[in-house]
Amino acid sequence: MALDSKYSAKNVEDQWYNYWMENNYFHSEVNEKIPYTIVIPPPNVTGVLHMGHMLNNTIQDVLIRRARLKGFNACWVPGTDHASIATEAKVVAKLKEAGIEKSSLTRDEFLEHAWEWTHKHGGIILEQLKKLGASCDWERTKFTMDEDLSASVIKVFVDLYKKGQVYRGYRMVNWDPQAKTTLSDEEVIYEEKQGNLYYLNYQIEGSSDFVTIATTRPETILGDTAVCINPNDERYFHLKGKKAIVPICNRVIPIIEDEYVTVEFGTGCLKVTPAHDENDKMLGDKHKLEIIDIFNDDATLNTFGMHYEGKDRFVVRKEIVKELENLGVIAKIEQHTNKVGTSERTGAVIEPKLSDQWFLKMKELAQPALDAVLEKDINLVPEKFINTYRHWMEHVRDWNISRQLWWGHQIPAYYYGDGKEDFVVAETPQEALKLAQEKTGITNLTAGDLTQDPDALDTWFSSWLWPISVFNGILEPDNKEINYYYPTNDLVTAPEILFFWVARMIIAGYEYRGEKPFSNVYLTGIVRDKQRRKMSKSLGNSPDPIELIEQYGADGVRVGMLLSSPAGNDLMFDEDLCKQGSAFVNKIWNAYRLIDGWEVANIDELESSKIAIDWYQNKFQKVLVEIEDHYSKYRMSDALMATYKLIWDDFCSWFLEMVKPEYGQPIAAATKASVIAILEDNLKILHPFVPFISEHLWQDITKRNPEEALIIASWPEQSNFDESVIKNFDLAAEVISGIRTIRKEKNISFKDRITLSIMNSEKVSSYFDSVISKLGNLSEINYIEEKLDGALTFRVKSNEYFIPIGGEIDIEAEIVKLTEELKYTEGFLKSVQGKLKNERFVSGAPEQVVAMEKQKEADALAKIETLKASLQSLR
RNA sequence: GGGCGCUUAGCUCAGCUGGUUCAGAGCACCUCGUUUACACCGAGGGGGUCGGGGGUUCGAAUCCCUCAGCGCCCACCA
Repeated sequence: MALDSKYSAKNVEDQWYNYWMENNYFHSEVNEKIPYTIVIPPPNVTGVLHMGHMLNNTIQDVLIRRARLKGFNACWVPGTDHASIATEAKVVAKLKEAGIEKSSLTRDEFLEHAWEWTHKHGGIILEQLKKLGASCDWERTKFTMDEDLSASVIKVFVDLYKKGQVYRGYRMVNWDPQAKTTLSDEEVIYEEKQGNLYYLNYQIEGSSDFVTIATTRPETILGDTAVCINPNDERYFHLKGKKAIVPICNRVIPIIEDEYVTVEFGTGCLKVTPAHDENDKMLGDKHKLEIIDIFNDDATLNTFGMHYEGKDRFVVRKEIVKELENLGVIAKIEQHTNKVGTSERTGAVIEPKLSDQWFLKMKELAQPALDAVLEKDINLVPEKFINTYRHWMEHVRDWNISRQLWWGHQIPAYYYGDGKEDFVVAETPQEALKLAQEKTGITNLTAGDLTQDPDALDTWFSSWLWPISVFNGILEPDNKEINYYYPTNDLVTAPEILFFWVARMIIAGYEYRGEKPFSNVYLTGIVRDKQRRKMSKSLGNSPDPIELIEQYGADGVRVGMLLSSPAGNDLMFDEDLCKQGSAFVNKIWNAYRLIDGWEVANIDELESSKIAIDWYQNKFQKVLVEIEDHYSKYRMSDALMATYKLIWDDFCSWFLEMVKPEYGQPIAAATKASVIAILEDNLKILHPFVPFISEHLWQDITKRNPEEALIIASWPEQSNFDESVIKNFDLAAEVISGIRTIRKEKNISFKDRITLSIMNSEKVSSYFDSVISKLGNLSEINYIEEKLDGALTFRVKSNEYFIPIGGEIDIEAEIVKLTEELKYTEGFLKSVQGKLKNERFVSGAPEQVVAMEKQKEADALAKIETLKASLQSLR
C-alpha cells in the first residue's frame, strides 16, 4: 500500500476513538484485578475547554492509559460541576440580554432557565475531551447536581449539623455586591490597589477642638458609631470620655479607648464603623457600640446615606470627598496603597457585611487531613506545596457555606418562626415537619408553616465529596464500588484550588470514609503565554484547544503540552511545541512507512542487522528503566523526552539506518520480524502520549481482534540489559561520528566510499566493523601497526583512525589542528596531575574518585603520545 | 508584615545526599546536504566564569552567610 509521507491525524483520530468506544475499553467494573482510579476535577458544566483543562486531562489520560497497559483495572471517572455562582451569573446575564431580570422570576422559574441552559451547554466540555483522546469511563459520567450526588450533599450537611459542626451565625462575611451573595474567605482575592488615605477632622462635642482620624473609605463615615484612641497615647489624653461629631450626619459618637489602635499609623486615631469592617465589628462588640449598616445589597447607599441614598459606594466616595472639602473638614489627603478584596468570580470589590450565615467548623475536621499530608500518607507533587498546605490547615477558619443563590443545593433548614432558633435541619420536608412538631410541641403544625432556607450551598460543599459521591459512598457507605475503587490513586489538578477543593476533599475523606481520598496529588502548573501572562478569555491570549487539535492533531497537541510541564512549574505555552509534537508524530509515521515498505526474502540476516537488533533491545531496556523512574516521580515531561529521544535518535537515526537494506534489496524475513517486534514495543511505550497514531500503526501492522488492541495490550516486560553492549555501540557511534566529521570538514560527499585504517586494533571491537562500514559508507577497513602517511586522522579513546585521501592533505591545517588538541590535552593533564599531587586530595577523596583521576591521567598521557607522534610524522 | 520558592546556553528547563556519565537536554541558531522513510528530514557545529559578593572544603552549580531581582501563598492595621 502506498502511504503518504505526511501523516494526517484528522483521518485517523476520530476513527480510533470510535473504535475504542465501540469496544468499551474505557469502561471499568469491579473485578478481581487491582484498581487504578482517577476522578476528574469536574469542570464547570457550562464551561468550554481551555488550555488548563488540556494540560490537566492530558496528564490524567497518560496516567490512566499507562495503568491500563500495566494491567490495572483502570477507571477514570468523568463529570461536571454545577458551579453555583459562575453558572448562576451566566444565566442571569443571559436572561438580562433577553430583557428578563432575575428579581422578576420565582425561584422555580429561574431554576427552569438554569436547567435549560445547563442541558444546552452542559457536556460540551466532555465532548471536547473526547477529541483530546481522554479515555474516561463515560458510562460513569456524574454531575454534582445529579439526584444521588445532591442527596449525598444534603445528607452530609444534616449529619454535620447534628454533630454540631455546622452552625448558623451572625457574622461579618464577604459580600459580593454584584452576585449579591456571600463568599468564603478563599473566594476573595486581595489585590494591591492605589488609593488615598483621607484625614478628616471630627469636631469634639461642646468645644471648637477637633480630632483627626484617617480613613481609606470616607463614604463609610455615615456608619460611624465611635472614635477610638489608644489609652496609652499621650496625645489624646484630653479626649478621654469626650464625644465627637461625625461630619455631614452630625451624629454624636463616643470616643472609646482600645489598645488595638496602632499609635504610629495615620493619626493614631481610628473611626469605628462596626457594620463595615471586621475589626471595627470586634471593637463594636467589645464596647457595645451601635451598628449602622449604610449599604443596600448592591452596595448602593440606603437611607442612612441621607442625600446619597441610592448611589453607588464609589460614586459616593468621590462626592462625599467634595462635600467634606466644602465643609473644611479634610485635613489632608495622602496616597496610600492597600489590599482590596475582590470576588474570585465576578471581580467586584468585596464588602464586609454582617449577616446570618451557615458555617462549618474546620479546626477539628482539618486535623487528620493535615496529618495525612505531613506523614506522607498523601503525597503532594511537587513537595513544595506541603508547607503551603500545612500553613493553611493550621490557620484554617470556619467555612462560610451558604450562598444567596438559587442554582445549587438548597440548604435543608426549615424555619417555623422568626426567632433565632426557630428552625430545624432535616433531609426531607417530612422529617423537618416531624422535628419541628417535636421541637415546638405544636402537633398541628403543618408543612405550610415551614419555610425552607432560601440559600444554596457553596459549590465546593458538593465537590469536596466528589471522590466518594461518584461511587455513591455517602448514601451507601458499604457498597462494593466504593469499597473497591476508594481510595483513588492520583488526583491531577491546579494548585489554585489546593484549598478550595483538594484540602477539603481530604477532610471529607477522613470524615466520611475514615480514609484518604487519593494517594497522590499532582499539582500542575498554570498555563501562561509567552509573556508569562496567565491565559484568560479576557486577555484573549488563549488559543482555542479544539482549533489546535484540528491543526496539529490530538497526539501532537498532547506531546506539545507535555514537553515542558514539570509538575508545579508554570507552563509557557507556545504553539511551536505543538509543531514539535506533530513533527514527532510524523516521524513515527515515516519510520513505519519505511519498515512497512520492505520486501522480505528468505536470506541470511546481515551481521550489521544482528548487531543492531541486539543493541537496540538492550538500549530499549535501559531507557525503559529511566522512563519508569520518571513516571514514578510524576516527571511526565522527562518520561516523554526519554521516549522521544529513544524513538527519534536511537530507533530512527541509528537502528533503522543500520538495518535498512540497500536500495532495491530485500530484507531478511527474520530481520523484519525482529524490527516489527521492536516497533511493537515502541508503540506500547508511546501509547500513553500519542494514543491515536500508536493504535493506528499497531492495527496496520497486522489484523487484530478487539482483544488484541494496543490500548489494552501489556506494557513491555522489564528485563536485564547488558551495559557492555551499549558501551560498545557508543564507541562505534563515536567512530562513525569521527568519519562524518572528516567528511564534512574535507567536503567528502557521503556518496564517495572511503577507506578507514585503524591502529591499535586489538582495542577495537571488530564485532562492529559491519556497522561502522555501513554507516560510514566505507569501502574497506584496515588494521595497521604503523602510522599512515598522507591521511586524515581522528582519535577515539586511545585509538587512532586514518582516512587516506591521496596527496591532497593540507599539512599546515592538520598541524594546527593537532597542535590545538595537544595543547588542550596538556592543559587537562596538568589539572589532573595537580589534583593527584595534592596529598589532601589523595587521602581525603574516596578511592573511586582517585582511581578515576589516575585513569584520566593515563589516558591523557597516552593521547599526548599519539598526538606528538602524529605531529612528528607531519613535519 | 509573615512563610515558601526561583535566578544554569538566545528560549524553556534537568542537574538527587559536594568529587565518576558535571556543566547537560529539547527547541532556536549557524554550516553543508535534492542519499532511494521523513525538508514536520539528515549530518556536522557554535554557545553558559551555573544572578553578585563572601565563607566552609583538598574540591562547590550543588552546603552556609549576605546582597540584588523575580514569583507564589498566607495575614484584620484603619
